[in-house]
Amino acid sequence: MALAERRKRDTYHHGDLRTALIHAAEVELTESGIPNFSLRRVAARVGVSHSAPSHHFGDTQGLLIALAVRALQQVLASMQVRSETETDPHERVVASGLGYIDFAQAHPSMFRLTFGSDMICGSPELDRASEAAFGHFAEAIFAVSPDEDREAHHEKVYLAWTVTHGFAEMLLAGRLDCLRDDGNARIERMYR
Amino acid sequence: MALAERRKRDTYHHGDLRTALIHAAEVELTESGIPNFSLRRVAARVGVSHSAPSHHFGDTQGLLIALAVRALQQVLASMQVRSETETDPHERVVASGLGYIDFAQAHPSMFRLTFGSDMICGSPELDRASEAAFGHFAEAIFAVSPDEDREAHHEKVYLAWTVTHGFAEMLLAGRLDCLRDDGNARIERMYR
DNA sequence: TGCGGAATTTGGACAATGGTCAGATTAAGC
DNA sequence: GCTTAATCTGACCATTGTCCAAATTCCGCA
Repeated sequence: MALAERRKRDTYHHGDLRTALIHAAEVELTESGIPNFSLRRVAARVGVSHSAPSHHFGDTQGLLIALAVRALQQVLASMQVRSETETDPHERVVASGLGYIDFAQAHPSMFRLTFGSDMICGSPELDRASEAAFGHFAEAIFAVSPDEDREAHHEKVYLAWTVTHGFAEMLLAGRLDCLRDDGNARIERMYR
Repeated sequence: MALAERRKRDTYHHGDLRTALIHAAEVELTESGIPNFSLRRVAARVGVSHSAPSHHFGDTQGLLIALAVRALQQVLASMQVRSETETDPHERVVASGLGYIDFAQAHPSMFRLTFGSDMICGSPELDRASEAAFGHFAEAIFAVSPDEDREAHHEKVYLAWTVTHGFAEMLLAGRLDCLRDDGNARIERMYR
């Protein structure tokens, strides 16, 4: 499959270079990590000249922002997949958090790119994707206690996200290795 | 003072290049951020050839690891300064957490370098600095409930650090701006 | 169908970066 | 004072990101 990606095209135009670049960039990111990320290698992966991406993304940061948007969509999807298997509102919140953590562990580089990189900021598209993920969390928590006032609800959402995110970060940093086996139980306890 | 750093030396040997480079790297990091960090600029800042650092740190990663060690020491110091002003054990834990967050907000680039960068791993010196910071947390929490068993204690420490770290990350990501003014009160509440 | 402008893609050029290496310069041990 | 080791320099190379003119193809419109 790497061969298929690298092969020379027979057409001058790629057809759907933008999405192809995003997919290749994800592979490149997970293989090389953020510090060694190379725009030229991404282009080469798709079998395209090194300056082709600029037309679609402007510069490297533009591509990385697009990647982060994709990551946020995947985080949201991961939360949804997990929470949909539960019926109890409280369990759905827990499941969403586990979905969040799932993604962080399955795609550490993407996760860090999205939440821990200086290169990613100030894009309306990114804000929208972030809002969507936040919204899922907010809805799940709202379902637990629908009669709460807006202020208390917001606080709860932020707290839940904070805890979940902190847990994910700690897992990635390898500082919770001793809890690895029963991690899920701990997370459930963290939600009270 | 920037001038003093940039000036040409009159001696061939610098004298204490290693620490000078670390200090310059900290400035460079906070000014340029992680993605634009340049080893050559660090060397230029100290008024030294671009290949001089290699002898002390091997490569760029070596310098960044040394920087992260310094950051961990500063985190520890920040926690100690805050906690020493309190006498009640529980308040000392809260104060330590606030010290942790203080550092994250005062030195975001250093904080992210230390806790969220792929470039930083696998250094015994780094592990030691990390243990020291963790140890401070552990002691503070131990003082709250000294008679707890080891297992429960460990879990509490991890949970506290996780929450604190997650909170710091969220603040840096700008996702808790709405809580900025009364953030301290929230943090205290997070600790129960 | 054929044409002209717009969108894509190419290839080359340029500056900046990190890493390596031989050699110059100085410090340190004896 | 001499020898050896440590420190620093300057040049070199490969790689990278960005810019630009030219080439190629697509698309709307006659």
